[in-house]
Amino acid sequence: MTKTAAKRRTRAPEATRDKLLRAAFDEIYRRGFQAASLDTILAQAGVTKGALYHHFPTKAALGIAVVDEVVKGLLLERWLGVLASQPGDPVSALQATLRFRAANLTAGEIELGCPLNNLAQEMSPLDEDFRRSIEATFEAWRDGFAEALRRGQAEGSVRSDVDARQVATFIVAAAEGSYGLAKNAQSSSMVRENLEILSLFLDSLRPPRRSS
Amino acid sequence: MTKTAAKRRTRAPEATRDKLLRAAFDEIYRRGFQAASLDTILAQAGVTKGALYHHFPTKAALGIAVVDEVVKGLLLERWLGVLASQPGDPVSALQATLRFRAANLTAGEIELGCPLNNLAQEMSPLDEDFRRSIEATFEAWRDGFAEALRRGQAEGSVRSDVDARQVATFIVAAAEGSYGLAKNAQSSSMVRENLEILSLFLDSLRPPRRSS
DNA sequence: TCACATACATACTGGTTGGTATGTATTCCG
DNA sequence: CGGAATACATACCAACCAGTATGTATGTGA
Repeated sequence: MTKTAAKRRTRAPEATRDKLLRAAFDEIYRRGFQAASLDTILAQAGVTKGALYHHFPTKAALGIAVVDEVVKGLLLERWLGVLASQPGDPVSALQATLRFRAANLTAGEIELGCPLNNLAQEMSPLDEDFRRSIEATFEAWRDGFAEALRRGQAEGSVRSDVDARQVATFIVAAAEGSYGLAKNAQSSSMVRENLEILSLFLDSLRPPRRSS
Repeated sequence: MTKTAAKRRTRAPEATRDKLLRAAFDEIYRRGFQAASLDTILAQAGVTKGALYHHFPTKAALGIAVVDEVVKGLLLERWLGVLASQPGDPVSALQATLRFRAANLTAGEIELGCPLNNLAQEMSPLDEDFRRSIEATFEAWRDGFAEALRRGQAEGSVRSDVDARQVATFIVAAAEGSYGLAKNAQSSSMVRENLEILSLFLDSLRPPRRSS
């Protein structure tokens, strides 16, 4: 119109999209989805509104992409990564995961909690697409735990009278609840103590004495 | 100014305040605190903005009053009410509480989760006053559980090698996590199954065989 | 090389928000 | 009984919000 463009560098749509996703994740993690400001995201990403709406049709679509392409990978790596690389019985592997999580708490985790749980609590009653996307991530998480437990049941290291999927769900719920409580209490020791008690619960999943 | 007042009924400041608190609780429960609209609250309460800002200096003050005067009582009644009226050993009393909660799930609890946890996850990193108010409620809840467990330790019905307060915190965390997961999954059976597993964990708090 | 789609950039808009300024009816107290 | 504090009611506002209209520079295939 009146003022002509000043800056135009390279044309890298994939990089622009990534910058948007990362900036959106940061802002949403800090303020929640609804309170997240697109202008703040744009400023941090260093792109303009035109770029945003070229890559994403709505703010909700951006948020869902953050869940699918940022949060999901982050969570599954954190909670299933150690599990996969750990040999031996799954109960010990799960306990190792809990220990690793407790030993590697970041400041952000204590202050801001779990990004997936934050979005779940805020958005699941408000937006069905959001809810489904979050649910898919939770299911992948629970599936990872459940599969490990079933493997243990097959090899006899996990008692067979428990429902692997239900127990997996409980572990995820206890972990999320622990991070949530600790976030409000601003206490990293609260996470550690809770994960330790959860680890004690995992011991009860081992077969009682001798089998058959 | 131009138009003079039309309606003015009785003057009941306490009732007006209560209507505001109730309407605010509903709106905040549904949309979260930040997304809660004062105009919506006003409309549902049937009062005007002048009344609101006469009773509360800011929106945040209204929200904190909702925590202190509505949510806190609701939660403590739900989770400590049965506990207090239940005689016998505290582990059984806690299990009875879990059963009662599982048997009396409301539609709102599944769709919207726990109002305290919602506010905790949304507001604790954003507003220190909010966080402190929520934390006081959580502490009262944990205190109720911890006191019951200590009583059990004193009378020998709860093993003495566990930290009552830490276990109480874990129970609250597991319960909140369960409600949170079930809210996203929109599944009441998920709450029930999780509370049942939590009940199994409570069994492990009983002393092993015979004591001293 | 040139039309055309892609990948942005800029400026603007209508709607909503929490909060305020101001006016007035009611109640209470001296 | 009268003034002052209380308890509202109404109108208004600046800030911010997601989204859009429009323009333009860049890459690409024919």
